[in-house]
Amino acid sequence: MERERDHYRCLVDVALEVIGAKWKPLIIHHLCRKPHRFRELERKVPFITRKMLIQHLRELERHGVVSREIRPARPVQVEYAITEYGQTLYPVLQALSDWGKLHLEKG
Amino acid sequence: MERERDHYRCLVDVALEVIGAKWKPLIIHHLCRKPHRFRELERKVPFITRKMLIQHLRELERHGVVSREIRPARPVQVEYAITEYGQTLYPVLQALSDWGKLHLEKG
DNA sequence: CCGCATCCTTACCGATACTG
DNA sequence: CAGTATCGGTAAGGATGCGG
Repeated sequence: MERERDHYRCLVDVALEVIGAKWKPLIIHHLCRKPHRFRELERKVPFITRKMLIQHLRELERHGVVSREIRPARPVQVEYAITEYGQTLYPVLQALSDWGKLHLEKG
Repeated sequence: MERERDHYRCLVDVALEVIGAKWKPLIIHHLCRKPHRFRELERKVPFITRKMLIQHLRELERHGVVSREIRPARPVQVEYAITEYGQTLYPVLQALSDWGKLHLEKG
């Protein structure tokens, strides 16, 4: 039980390493609703640069949260989707979102 | 309902602005257990610098999550405590911690 | 359509020294 | 004990241009 306590920071930080970047919550949110092609995502995440979108997608992929599928076509098509594992993040994002709302309403 | 969606990113980010700094989860965790004097906290958060501890405490105070009470004594004593409002953060941190654990165990 | 490479700015954080 | 002030490093993120 005290072991648990010692790791408290690590565990929260482990989660934040996965979702705690500027655009990751939004990306995950959209992918949770349905798979997206790159361009499609780019349009749904306003103001994100191409560089950051790619970078965040790569990291999410590396963490097992997002999958990337290349479809043979001309020009090339790439589809990103949330993985089954990635869906376990949804309640976490929901908790954060709910609290954010509470915080805003409180002023 | 679509309004809700539009604000999704903002709301998660609002929460992350409050807890998403290097040492804040640990600080909040300790304060949730009991009020601490400055020195006491400093000892319980290993490796944190005085500057960062103060800075984070000030921000948490500004967000209404932590209270600061100066007690007349020589030398001066200052006690930090979680506010009632701040306690609403606990489930959020718990969700993050749980997922962090899941993520580590998955490897 | 999808992605990589560079360069640059900025925010975050650490180190250190000093104060009532 | 509980701060403040300053300086500097590092890493995240943005701008822009090129390429398959």
